[in-house]
Amino acid sequence: MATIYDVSVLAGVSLATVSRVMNKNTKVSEKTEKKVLDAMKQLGYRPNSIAQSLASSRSNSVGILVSELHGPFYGAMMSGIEAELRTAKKHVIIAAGHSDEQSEKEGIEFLIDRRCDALILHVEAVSDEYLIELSKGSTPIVLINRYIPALKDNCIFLDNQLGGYLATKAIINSGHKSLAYISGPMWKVDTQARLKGHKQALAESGIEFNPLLMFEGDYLEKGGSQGFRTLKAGNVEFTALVCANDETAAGAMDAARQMQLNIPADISIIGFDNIILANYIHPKLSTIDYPIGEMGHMAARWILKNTYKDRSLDIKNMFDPALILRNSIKNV
Amino acid sequence: MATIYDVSVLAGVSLATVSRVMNKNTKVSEKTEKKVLDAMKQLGYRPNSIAQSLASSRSNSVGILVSELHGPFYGAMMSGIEAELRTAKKHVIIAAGHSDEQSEKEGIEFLIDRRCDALILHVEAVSDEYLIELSKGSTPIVLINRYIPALKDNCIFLDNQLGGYLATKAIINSGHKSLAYISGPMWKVDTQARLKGHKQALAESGIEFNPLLMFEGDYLEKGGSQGFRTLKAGNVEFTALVCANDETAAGAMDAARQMQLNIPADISIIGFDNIILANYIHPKLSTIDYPIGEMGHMAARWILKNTYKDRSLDIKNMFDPALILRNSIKNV
DNA sequence: TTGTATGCGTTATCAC
DNA sequence: GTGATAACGCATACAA
Repeated sequence: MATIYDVSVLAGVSLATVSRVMNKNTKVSEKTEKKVLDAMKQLGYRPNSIAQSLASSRSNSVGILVSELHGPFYGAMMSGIEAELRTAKKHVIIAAGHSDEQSEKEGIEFLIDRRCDALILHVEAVSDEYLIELSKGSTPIVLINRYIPALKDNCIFLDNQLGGYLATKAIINSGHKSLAYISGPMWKVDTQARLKGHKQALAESGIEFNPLLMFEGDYLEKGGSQGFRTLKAGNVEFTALVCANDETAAGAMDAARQMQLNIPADISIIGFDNIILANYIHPKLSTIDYPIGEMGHMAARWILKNTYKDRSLDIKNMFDPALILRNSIKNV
Repeated sequence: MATIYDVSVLAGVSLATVSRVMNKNTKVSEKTEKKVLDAMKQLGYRPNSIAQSLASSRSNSVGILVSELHGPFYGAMMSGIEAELRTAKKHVIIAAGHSDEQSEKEGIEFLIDRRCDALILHVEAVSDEYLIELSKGSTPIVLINRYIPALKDNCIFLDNQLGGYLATKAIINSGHKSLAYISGPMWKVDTQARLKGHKQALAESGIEFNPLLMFEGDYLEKGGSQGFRTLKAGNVEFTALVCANDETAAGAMDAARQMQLNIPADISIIGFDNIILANYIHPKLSTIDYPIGEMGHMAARWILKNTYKDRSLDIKNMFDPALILRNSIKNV
């Protein structure tokens, strides 16, 4: 492979000059620039990004840590990040954290060792304190789907409470008065926020929150079906069910169907996240849109601005959820 | 950040010795090894992987090019690759090709410029010739979901024809005699192979292939629904529908439902790929399992063996599809 | 505007 | 076993 040296010889200039035409930061006369460019073309020269990194102490790579590489949610997020970064000639190194504290920490260390210029983290298991400590290091971090007051400028997050509010409000607006709720794991912050929004909407409409109509799920299909059966087995009637995410709703719908219940005739359901699945299942699931793709773009933009000094970019930290009405809610 | 030099000073040894204890390739006395290790710990030393790469001309990174970062299919594949590589301390650089020739080529160049030690490609738009030419370069490549005779050792692929055969055979075994077929885009190789398997199963059972019962879709939901309506509008009756992938099947199911048709009572359907979706929709979709996650593992193992010289690994190039029976086929 | 010289943090090839 | 020292391919401060 041709090096900058080969190019300089062929063009009859110095190493430094070649470097200059590549980086366009110092003035080079048109004539010599052309000579260099020609030599490059002739040799099929391609810069060695590794050497560039070592010399400039910039790896031009940003590390991404997600819980899982599969799953509809992370895919959309990574897609947004990659698209944004790729046009800026930066690249993406990806690791999975598996929602496990040890694994998340290892992933972060792994990325830092790789000398990423910045990190985009979608972590759930590590503590706020750990992240605050981490942010004091030399590698900038931006947090997706997490809000830590002390790090608020580094957070790109959704107003989960508003989302929970909107979902429940949509059900109430359709005339329902007795609503059940299946949450995610209560240790997760977004679970709590969504539930809070649910209660807020309830309170606003003068409906009392009934603990017997609430079930703690796992954000997975299983929690949804299990929750639905448990709630049904209780002696409290309900005509609608608010689920903390779409997978939970899918599980609940499955369980309802097994009990010969029709959706939405017998029971109305709403989800949260608006993953592709929501549009595929039958009936199509009403839900709350979580603009995770856009948020991925924004996280990348944050880095372009703060780490790569592209001052022209504007950053938005908090995103708003939006109600998506489809066919899983019945007006009563 | 502490460097190897700092460590050597603190440990009272030379640079070279420190490098030796890191790489474990030359004998170092236990005593000095301990001194070095202690110094490392004390300084919190972390090797600079960029410098290592430059000096060793090994980036310890493998590039992955997929069509899209989102989508159930690629997620499972990347997940398999990352898991395998991570344990070997290699990392993954990801780019998206968007099934577009120009974009795929750019992505490949991008990854090569990044000095990846090897590439895992899931490409659809570039030609066989391009890939054959590429394989002559200094960066090894392995192809997923593609079979090119001249490059057969570098291919990790599914026996798509067998899959098509199994799907159709399952339908026939349930007693159906008039089957319709919605394919993917005919320019794709796997589309052709799956269709070939379909025809093979038909022939084997003495059922004539009827071009009027075939529709060329797009591997997406839209092609499925559109295809179903078109087929229904024709004057040829059919009791079962074989779809070239699950998304197509989902689209067809949706269209069927809109025509008040019950599945599987009125029409039996089978898909292909076994993406998560297949298990979520109602009725649960019978399909052909595509072990893409395992294939990702295998692609990574190919690289571990051939590029990183881990001779202990065994490579399997062709994977077999498997029939997954759920609730979308009726026995007649 | 262009050239020279040094450094980036390792690995690897020599010697000792 | 261990220590100098030359690459690796480029960026950049300093001169010219």
